[in-house]
Amino acid sequence: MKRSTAQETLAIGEIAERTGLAVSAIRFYADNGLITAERTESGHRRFRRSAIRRVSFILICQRLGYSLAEIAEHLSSLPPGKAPTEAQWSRMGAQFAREVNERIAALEQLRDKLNGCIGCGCLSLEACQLWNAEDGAAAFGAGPRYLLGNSSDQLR
Amino acid sequence: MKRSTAQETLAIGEIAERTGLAVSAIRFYADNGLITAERTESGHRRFRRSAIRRVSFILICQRLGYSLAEIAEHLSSLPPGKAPTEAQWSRMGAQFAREVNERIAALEQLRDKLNGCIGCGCLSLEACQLWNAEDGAAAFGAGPRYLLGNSSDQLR
DNA sequence: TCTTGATCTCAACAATTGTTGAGATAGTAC
DNA sequence: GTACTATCTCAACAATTGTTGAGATCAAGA
Repeated sequence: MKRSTAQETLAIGEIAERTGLAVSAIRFYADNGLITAERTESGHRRFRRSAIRRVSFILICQRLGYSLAEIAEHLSSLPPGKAPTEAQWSRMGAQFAREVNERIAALEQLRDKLNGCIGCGCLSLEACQLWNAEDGAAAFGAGPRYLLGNSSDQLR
Repeated sequence: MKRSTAQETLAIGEIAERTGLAVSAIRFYADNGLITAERTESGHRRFRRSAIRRVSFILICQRLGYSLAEIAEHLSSLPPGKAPTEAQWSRMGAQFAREVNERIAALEQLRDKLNGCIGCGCLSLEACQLWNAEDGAAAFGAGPRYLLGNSSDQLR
């Protein structure tokens, strides 16, 4: 099998090899619009090199807990079939960095509450802010979830 | 419907109300051993108050991206039907805090790479450490994933 | 006692994120 | 030209995390 050299489009197997994913996964992403492929006359998909970067982005986002729908939302700001410009990647990267910072902040808040609870030995006590939130605040309507923010994706 | 007062066991609907979850979710957790219930003679589940805390723990863990299987693993160190001792909660909380710290560290590492890439404008260049990892290191075999660690759960 | 809401079991369905297999076609190497 | 690998489509399956519905039973208040 001929291996592509620079500048050419890539077959699905090459994308799979370069990203470490299975061919079926690449096909799945392409079918769902996360990456774009042209077709040869015979129907084989041909990917631009930029697809590799998009797949990389998908993998990183997944690792951070984003669903494919959310990732698609992020990727929608990039031109589908063409390599994005540096400015486009940069804008998206900056937006992404902000969200990562928010996640870090949420985790730090949780960690601090945890440390506080462990430090004071209150984990089994009625007054514990973290674990017994619902015992004293059932009227709030929702367990300890408000401690973690009430964003719409809190339960996926 | 009689409302439970302190010291009594709770019906499934009360657990649902206290945790903000649907009854079906509580039943699902109970059926899968994440929480324990005794049964009345007629077959109705009765939960101890400690089940509320377990559910709270489940919700927090889910929010952090843990699967129910992983959460069950964590919870398995607690006595299933009885209220855990303070020491038991504390041990588990400490372990949990360590893992939260690891997640924070991973996110910070990612954020720093992102900031570096954005700052230097390399997001679209061949040399970019984060986005083009696979372009220069295809031999490594797995896209950009190694930048985030190679733990076994990297793709869930 | 009667009625109404809560609970029970069991099965089917749903969204997400893919994988696997069958059967057919394409493309490359020899 | 032949063989072997890659790719194609389409359908079925799988794990996870529940929800929904049917039909039956239970429990609590009036």
